[in-house]
Amino acid sequence: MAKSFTIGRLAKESGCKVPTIRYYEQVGLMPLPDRSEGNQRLYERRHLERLRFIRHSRELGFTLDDIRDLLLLSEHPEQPCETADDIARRHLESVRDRIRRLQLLEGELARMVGQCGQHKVANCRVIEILSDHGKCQSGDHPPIA
Amino acid sequence: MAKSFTIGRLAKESGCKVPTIRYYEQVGLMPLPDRSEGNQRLYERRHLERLRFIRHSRELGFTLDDIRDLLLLSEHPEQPCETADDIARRHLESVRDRIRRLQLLEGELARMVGQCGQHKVANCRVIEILSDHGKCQSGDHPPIA
DNA sequence: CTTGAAGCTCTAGTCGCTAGAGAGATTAGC
DNA sequence: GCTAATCTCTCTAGCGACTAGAGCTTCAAG
Repeated sequence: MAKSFTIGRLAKESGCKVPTIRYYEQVGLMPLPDRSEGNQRLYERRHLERLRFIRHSRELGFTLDDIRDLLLLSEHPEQPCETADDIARRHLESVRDRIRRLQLLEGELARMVGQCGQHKVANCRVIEILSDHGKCQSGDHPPIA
Repeated sequence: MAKSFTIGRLAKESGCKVPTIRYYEQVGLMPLPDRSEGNQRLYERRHLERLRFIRHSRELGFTLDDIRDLLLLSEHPEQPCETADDIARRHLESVRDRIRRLQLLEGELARMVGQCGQHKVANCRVIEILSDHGKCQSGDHPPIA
């Protein structure tokens, strides 16, 4: 029997918090582990590897749904990997899109902040621009999400 | 008595959706409007202006809490505008921070996607890199939020 | 007068956790 | 062996900013 460890240990080794691990179990990303006599979760090496995969994917901004798919793929090494590539490519595109929209925002905010040399709200550029969309340089933004 | 209009009209003029307007009312961003005999909300010009302020601020990524403060300020034009400026400046900084972190992500994702020339999951770079943090170029990222 | 659109309230769901209550399990030191 | 501190357990509720839907009433046009 391989040596097993508690959820606290798994948390430390993986960099996830304990409640997060339980949450991943709840939503089906982590399998139900064995339990000790006292009903505590007992994990093994493979759990740690899976959890690291999840964590690294999250750091890269993948959604839990994407990660579910990627994990499934990683369990079937003989299948073609187009799907994995597609998921990554789609995600890359959405990241680029977010960057573009945030840069538009940045420009507009920088103009607002830069222009406010007044001292009363009455003629504060920040408030003024927020009040009147016409005074802002760019067209409509979609929500930043 | 100024002419008033329904929530549907307000939605159209402001670009907000009807349920969103009701939500803003619920959380105290929009004041309780008068009601018609049949209990329908009746809005006036000032509501439209306020809602446009909110919407424009949301497009610029301000939180509802920030917007609450900005609205309060805009109602007191004689006060100094440092607070408004601070809010905008803080927000600008957080936008810049998000851009920086997304750009790190972008680089890493682009490398992943670019390198996957194989056809089986078994040697797919995407899966490989996700499995093993050591294979990824950059250090730890904070969560992207 | 009828029909269909628009309005109303209320509840619940989204995403990815996080926080807290109140209980039981385990471990370290004495 | 006992006690105290630390983990761990389950369960529920909350975050932000909405969105969706059920089941009802009101309104405007023909």
